[in-house]
Amino acid sequence: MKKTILVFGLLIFALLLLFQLSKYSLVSGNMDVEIIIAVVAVVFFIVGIYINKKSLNSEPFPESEINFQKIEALELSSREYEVLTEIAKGLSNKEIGDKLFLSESTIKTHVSNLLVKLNAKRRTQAIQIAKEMHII
Amino acid sequence: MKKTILVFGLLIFALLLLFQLSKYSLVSGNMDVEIIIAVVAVVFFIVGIYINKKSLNSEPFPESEINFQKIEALELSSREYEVLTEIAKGLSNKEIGDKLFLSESTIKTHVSNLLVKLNAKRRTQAIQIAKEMHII
DNA sequence: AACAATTTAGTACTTTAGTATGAACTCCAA
DNA sequence: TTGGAGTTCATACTAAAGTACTAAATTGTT
Repeated sequence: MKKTILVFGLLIFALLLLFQLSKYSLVSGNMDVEIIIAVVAVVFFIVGIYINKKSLNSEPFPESEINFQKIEALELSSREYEVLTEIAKGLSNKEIGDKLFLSESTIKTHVSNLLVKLNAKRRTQAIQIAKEMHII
Repeated sequence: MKKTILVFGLLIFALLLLFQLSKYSLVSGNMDVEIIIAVVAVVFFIVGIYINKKSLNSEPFPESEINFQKIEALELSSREYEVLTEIAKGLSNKEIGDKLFLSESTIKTHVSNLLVKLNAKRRTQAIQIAKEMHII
């Protein structure tokens, strides 16, 4: 919120600066020119914001991007990884089994194996490690 | 974010209107009108990018920002919240007890209470819910 | 001081998680 | 076609998690 106000201040300052500069470079008389300048300014300002937003929104993923190389390096099988993501959602072994149409025993096997591969003692620790490694 | 941009736009519009209404004369002296327009366009374009970058970089972490209001709304006590953060680190009840110099029984009590308050069935689900609510 | 909320801790119990091991099946590459 | 990796599932077990109480000490507030 404070930053928003700061940005506001900067914007106003910039506009006033432009306004001041205009005083010296322009002389009154032609109304059409003023309107044209105003329109151009607004349009380019909006275009500037729009383009910038596009370019920034296309890369706010470095943190949330999944590191597939890491998954391979850990030698996690596809099923193990699938189970890992369900664990991170807070599901129990029974619930994961129901969701993937597998028995709870199978899920336990996968969990045990992925805990070893992630070097985790518990599923909660596995979640933490997996998030740290950006694999979920 | 959208509101901020909208407000920005309105502010600019208002300022430009003020600009136009001003009594300052606007007849080009020796300078070419097109050059002025071009300069204005470039300046506003750059200002637009700059302002937008500022506003976006100032809060690219709305996810990692802790929502204290939410914690209060959930009526989580300080100890319960403390235990919750340790759970998210992947620690067992025993380990949390050792870390906070409390018995495992006490941790279990806190865990049970915070699970009810977070409406979670398991600690893993509590982690997921807490992250969704931005309280950890 | 009296009160409410918090924190602490216990017992006893049920449920879930995790380990160890064995076994059958599929699929793919040597 | 043989072997390895992956997937599936089971049994039997231990460990951890979670529930349901009870209760005492602590803390902050009126």
